[in-house]
Amino acid sequence: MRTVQKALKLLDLFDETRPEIGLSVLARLSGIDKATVLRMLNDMAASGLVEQDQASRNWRLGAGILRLARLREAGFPATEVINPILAQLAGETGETAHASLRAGRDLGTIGVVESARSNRVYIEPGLVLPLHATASGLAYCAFARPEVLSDVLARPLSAHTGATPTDSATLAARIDEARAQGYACADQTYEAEVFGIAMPLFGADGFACGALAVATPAARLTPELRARILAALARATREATRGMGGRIPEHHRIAA
Amino acid sequence: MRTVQKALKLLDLFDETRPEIGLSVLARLSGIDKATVLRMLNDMAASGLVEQDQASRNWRLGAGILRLARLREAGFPATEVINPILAQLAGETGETAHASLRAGRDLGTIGVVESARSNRVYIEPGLVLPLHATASGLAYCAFARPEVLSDVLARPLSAHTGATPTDSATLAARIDEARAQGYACADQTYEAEVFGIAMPLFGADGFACGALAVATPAARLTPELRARILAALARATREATRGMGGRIPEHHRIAA
DNA sequence: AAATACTGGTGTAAATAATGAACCGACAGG
DNA sequence: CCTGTCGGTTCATTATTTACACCAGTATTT
Repeated sequence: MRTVQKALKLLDLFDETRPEIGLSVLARLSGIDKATVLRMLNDMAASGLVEQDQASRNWRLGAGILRLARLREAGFPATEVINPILAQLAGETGETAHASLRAGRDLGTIGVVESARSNRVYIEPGLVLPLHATASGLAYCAFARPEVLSDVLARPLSAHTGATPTDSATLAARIDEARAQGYACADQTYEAEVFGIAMPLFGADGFACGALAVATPAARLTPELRARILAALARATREATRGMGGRIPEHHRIAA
Repeated sequence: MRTVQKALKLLDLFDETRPEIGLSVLARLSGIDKATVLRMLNDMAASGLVEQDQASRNWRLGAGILRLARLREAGFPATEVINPILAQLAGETGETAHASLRAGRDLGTIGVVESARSNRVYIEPGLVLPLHATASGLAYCAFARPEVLSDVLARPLSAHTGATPTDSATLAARIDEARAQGYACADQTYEAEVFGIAMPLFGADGFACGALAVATPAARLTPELRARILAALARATREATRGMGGRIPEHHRIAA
């Protein structure tokens, strides 16, 4: 694999439960030699992508990322536009709302507003949403550029729960369904007890560039709640797409 | 140079005035061959660090950065802590306040709150502050780990204005002065007409990890305003350092 | 309208840069 | 005092990156 790709893959080893990682562990987790990992880390540290705690010698994501994020937001406001919309969406539905944008081959979470209820869905910050196992992923694939679809159908599909679609035929059917409906549902296909409903966000080219979703405890989803979520989502995605300078294509219609 | 470093350097070519860049331009600006640049871009796109506009074929910073930034903030809240402090600082002083953290060898701006006055200092989002030419840089160097100091003194010092210290002797003197005072001033050393006052932010190890600064139009800086800024800065840096889990060393005292 | 000069992107042989095993000193626990 | 692990370094081997030429498409200019 390309060296740069391998180096950047290291960044994906950090998550909420493991914000700091030592050299040896990083090497073990990535399957790359210690010496190589160290060189990569030093290279990335030169750009502030990672930094090293001087006391523990552990590595963590660096402040340079914050700088780049601000720069990206300056030219292309996304979180800024989406966060208030998420807040309203969570308020209207009473459930956890989240937004994601295409980052590489998958969707990266860029904003979450949690439900106010005590029994609510929690979404880890910076979570990567698998395209085949989440409502957001299905909604995105249904309206993304065609190569995204063929790519995901060609991939091996990991089973996250018993309900995850793992063969390309059923996945294709789910995506077709999402395209016909204008939105996607995922009944415990990623996490048990979690039901997701998602609609695509569109870029300036009229293709999907991300998704907006509402996640509820599966047991709580009544037809009434579902209808309320769909209505709120439809308005929110229109607003978010417009706010980001996107264009909603004519063929995207919400089927009741 | 290391390939990963070179690839990540490409990210620094994007700024507010140039949020999207084409392949050829990117190659020309970086001095790297087109084919190489393209491979690097594709590698970085796989992690969402950059993305390509399908219509214009231009490249821009990717949404993956937003995801990483959220992840970093989850483990090490910085902007979240600092932004309200900056807002108060700007309010109290009536001038533009900004914060920066070490990112690689230099300081990267991670937050700005502008003055409310019509004649105010503007700070470009995601700006990289040269250590030798800005108040933030001096304040940081004065209290950073010793190797930072020796490193900056060994570097060639670019002249941004006529007042920029360009030889290591005067730079060392300025830094010593900042260490003695507990804060640093920069009188039009980076931008003409801009006067900066900065204090260091400290990490958990008791060494500087960034800076908080107030920038004023040079003509407006009266002794009274300067005193007000210093008082507000002192309180703000204490608060910010504490909020980020840092430790203020005993030898940092503000000299009136 | 023809020609020129860009653009983004691809394939190749040559050369450089990445690689990984062995090694080092430091530290922690038994 | 041994043992295991840590972060980090070294260096010969090799596989990757690199740069050049080339291609096709598109503005711009003549």
